[in-house]
Amino acid sequence: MQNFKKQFKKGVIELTILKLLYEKDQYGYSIIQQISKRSDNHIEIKDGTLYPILYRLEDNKFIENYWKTDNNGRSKPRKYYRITIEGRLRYEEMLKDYLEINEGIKKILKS
Amino acid sequence: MQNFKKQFKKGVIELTILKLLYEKDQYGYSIIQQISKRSDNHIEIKDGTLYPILYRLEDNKFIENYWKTDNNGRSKPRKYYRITIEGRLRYEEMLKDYLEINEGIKKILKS
DNA sequence: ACTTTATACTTTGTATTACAAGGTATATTG
DNA sequence: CAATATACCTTGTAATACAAAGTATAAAGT
Repeated sequence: MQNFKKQFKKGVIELTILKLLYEKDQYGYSIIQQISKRSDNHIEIKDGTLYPILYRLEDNKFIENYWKTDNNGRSKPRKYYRITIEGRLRYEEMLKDYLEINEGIKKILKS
Repeated sequence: MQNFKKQFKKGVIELTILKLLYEKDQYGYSIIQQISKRSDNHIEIKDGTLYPILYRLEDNKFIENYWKTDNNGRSKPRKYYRITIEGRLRYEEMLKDYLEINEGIKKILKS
């Protein structure tokens, strides 16, 4: 029981991560900030949560990484992620499922 | 990874169960059918999933049960569940969280 | 009358996964 | 120069939908 939000977030996090990478390549920490910002702080992901998900997505060939040094003074490279073709298909699939289930929930919730 | 739908359903199932019991007292099997029917079969719950959730909700004092024999010929009584005051409050709370997070996801998903 | 399917409830074991909590190291801000 | 934010990583834990098994009655089909 405990935390409903925590449970509810399961599953949808992957969807949002793939969506952000669908838009453009990004490094992990940036994804956390983007999700937080774009959801008006309604969805917050901890870094200890995000990185394992990224590794999982990578194992499944949905994303792949490369190190890149930005040309803005920062010397340390950041680990960027890029979505693959399989990842795009996976995203479309998940989006379809999400919309379907959400439609179902909506119908139940409205008296 | 495996099944996205399965993961996504976590959390929202409790919400839908409380919603149905908010409307009227019901026995377990009826809840399964209601959820399936009202969501146009987009959300299907297995009985092995529902009953443990009902027991959990009961442990948390959100619902309570009573055996009742319907007066329609069926001799065997069915185990009905009734939502408590605490359950109603819990439902309102969960609904608020659900709507908030859903709003956040929507914002992320629309380019 | 008999067989099959649906109803109704229960329990045990398993896989999944967000998070807490710890770590390391660099960059930025006051 | 101290404090905070950024950026990445790892281990252990709690929570939970489901599969798969069971029991028993009711309804539907032939």
